Amino acid sequence: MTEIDTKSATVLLRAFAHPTRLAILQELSKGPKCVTDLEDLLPARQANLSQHLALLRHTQLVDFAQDAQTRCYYLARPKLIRVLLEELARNEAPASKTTEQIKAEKAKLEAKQDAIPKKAKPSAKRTVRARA
Amino acid sequence: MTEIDTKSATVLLRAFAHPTRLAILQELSKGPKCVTDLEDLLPARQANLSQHLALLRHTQLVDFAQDAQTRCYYLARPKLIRVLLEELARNEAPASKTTEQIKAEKAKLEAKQDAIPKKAKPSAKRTVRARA
DNA sequence: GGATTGTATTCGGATATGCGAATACAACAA
DNA sequence: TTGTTGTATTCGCATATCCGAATACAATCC
Repeated sequence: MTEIDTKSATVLLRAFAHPTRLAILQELSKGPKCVTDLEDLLPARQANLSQHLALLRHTQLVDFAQDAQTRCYYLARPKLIRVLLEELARNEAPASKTTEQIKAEKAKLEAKQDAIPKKAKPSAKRTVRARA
Repeated sequence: MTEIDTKSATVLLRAFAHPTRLAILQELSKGPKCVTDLEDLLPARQANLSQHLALLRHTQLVDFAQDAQTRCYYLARPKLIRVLLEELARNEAPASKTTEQIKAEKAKLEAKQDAIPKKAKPSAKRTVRARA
């Protein structure tokens, strides 16, 4: 479980996290399209689509190839995008665990880390906490 | 490639798309933790963590089990979350295609859909487009 | 009882995002 | 040259998100 750079991962995720952009990526996952193709397929205006495409370009999720007057957009990171889309499509059902299960898991984890000492806490400075 | 509901997928993705929340999910992927555990691990204050956890609960990405005074948070959709984190960790390099490649792909796709007629466009009403 | 601990919620202001309207611009057509 | 087509960009405002400060609240301790 390699640690990821949450800051830069967030930039990518924010790009995904919009209905129109997600729909664009979904369409592009079927094949390259130009802006006017997308205009026909999605409920959004040209200027708006160009804005979203600009964002997707800046995050390097898509790129385009110029074909005379038109720009054909395509997925620049097809695997990443397809895996995410598939996982979203799968839509795993939320599962709940009992308190007992969690206690057991926690105990097991703490046992594993016995050697490592906890870093000393600076004894909880809670801001003010005075009442009127 | 099942079509996803972009609207609801976006709700999930927005929950992921924040550095602190992503870090929380990463920590929880290692095992259940309570809020104070997270306070020690992440550069964020308790109130703020609780706010993010509330959001993650509402999107059903996490849930908690009450253990006396403390709440042990855990991943409610571990597979979804781990797949996303792994894919982000992999960090696929952006690839660019030549105009020729794209033309070929497009041609192949259009050939496949020959039978299906295009829906008639209402001949491009562009807003005003007058100049001073 | 009061104090402490673990956690959640509310409020308010700063900042960011989303989108339409307008416009820019380049290639091409007539 | 003027018009048209395909696309991008800028501006401004409406809305959403973020976070700290303050506070709420329940359980436990003394």
